[in-house]
Amino acid sequence: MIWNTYKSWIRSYRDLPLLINQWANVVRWEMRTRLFLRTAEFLWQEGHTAHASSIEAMDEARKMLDVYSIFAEEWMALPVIKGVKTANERFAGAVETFCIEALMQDGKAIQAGTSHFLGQNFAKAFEVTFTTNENSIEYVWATSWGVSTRLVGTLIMAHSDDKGLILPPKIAPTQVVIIPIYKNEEQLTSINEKAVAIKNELLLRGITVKYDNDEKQTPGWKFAEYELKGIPLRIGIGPRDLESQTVELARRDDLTKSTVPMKDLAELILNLLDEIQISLYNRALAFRDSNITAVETYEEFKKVLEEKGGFISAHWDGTSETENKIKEETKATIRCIPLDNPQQEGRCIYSGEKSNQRVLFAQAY
RNA sequence: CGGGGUGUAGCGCAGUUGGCUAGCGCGCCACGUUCGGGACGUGGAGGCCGGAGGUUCGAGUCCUCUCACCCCGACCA
Repeated sequence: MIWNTYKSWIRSYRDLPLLINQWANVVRWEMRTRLFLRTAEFLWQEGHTAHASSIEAMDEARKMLDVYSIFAEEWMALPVIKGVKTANERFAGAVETFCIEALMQDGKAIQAGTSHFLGQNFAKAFEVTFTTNENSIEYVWATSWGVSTRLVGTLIMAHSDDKGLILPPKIAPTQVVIIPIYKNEEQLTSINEKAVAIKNELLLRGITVKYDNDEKQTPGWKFAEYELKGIPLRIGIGPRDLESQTVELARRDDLTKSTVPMKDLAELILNLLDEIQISLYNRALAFRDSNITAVETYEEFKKVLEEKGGFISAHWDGTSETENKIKEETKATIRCIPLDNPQQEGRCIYSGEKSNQRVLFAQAY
């Protein structure tokens, strides 16, 4: 579809570069599905570009990788490793496949997004050519890139705990929930007044707030319920708070509680939401970094894989044969060759052949 | 498609070598007491035991067939 469109749209270098983005519901045959991570039907975004030069296309592929990684890190609070796929893991038809790889709390890796530099492969397959400014005819250079609802599963698996979901404040649909604690109608009435005032104050500051004064559930029930739903911050207001002009603040990320004055509450919460966002990222980063293990031998490799999991940084001889053997024997694949990978002499853990850099292995979703 | 497992109340499950009114937890309804971490008490409602056939005086339980779902493996983002 996309390439047929390109074929009819692209005539000259003046038509380039060209970008088409679409959101599409995709249905695939899957032998076995996994909620969010591999569903038979899913929503994804796919972007396709065509360029007049190789370098411009490559820049685009790299730019989109950055767009995805920035979204993952700054919005989802999910640290990712930007890298290049090996020939085995490369998208069919791509010259180079870039990816962002994340680590889940169970020690398995997941590809959170990809971006491909397609060279002229697709242009040749679909006969998409253009006239250059020097009046010659050339094939276009292309990229494609996408993310999907898989990111939702990734988000869940990266942050959540046994009490339920944990959402980073920046993407939480509701950032703050206010819960009244009362014994009778009079108390509720006066708490309502205060709570609504606080709610409005927060709304004015751009914070999304829900005030839950539903009388059908107890406070304790609500506490648990909103923790399950991952709302970053909870405000509790009871008779004691009315007395002292305070509220109780409870953080979802670390489950700590504190009593703070009502005065300047919005300012405090604004800061706290930022802090939670950063804290979630740092927690995930610390976990990820402590689960990148460098190994020197295949025995070590297998031991770490079995006992610890996570990413394993190891020398590899660069051949598909070795990669396939390791995959067959351990289920681990090369997730990527990090973009900022330091060059380093070594010996392939499997074949013993010379290697000039380490790559990241892991079992993956 | 191979291997394993499960179908009993809205949900999660128990149910002995076949035995008489099929139980338990959660949830639900009513009332009262509660309400700062998923409240407690008392009372109550709710069941073609996945489906069909068979054995038997008697089947949730045994046999045959059938349907559905789940898990593991070859797949894959």
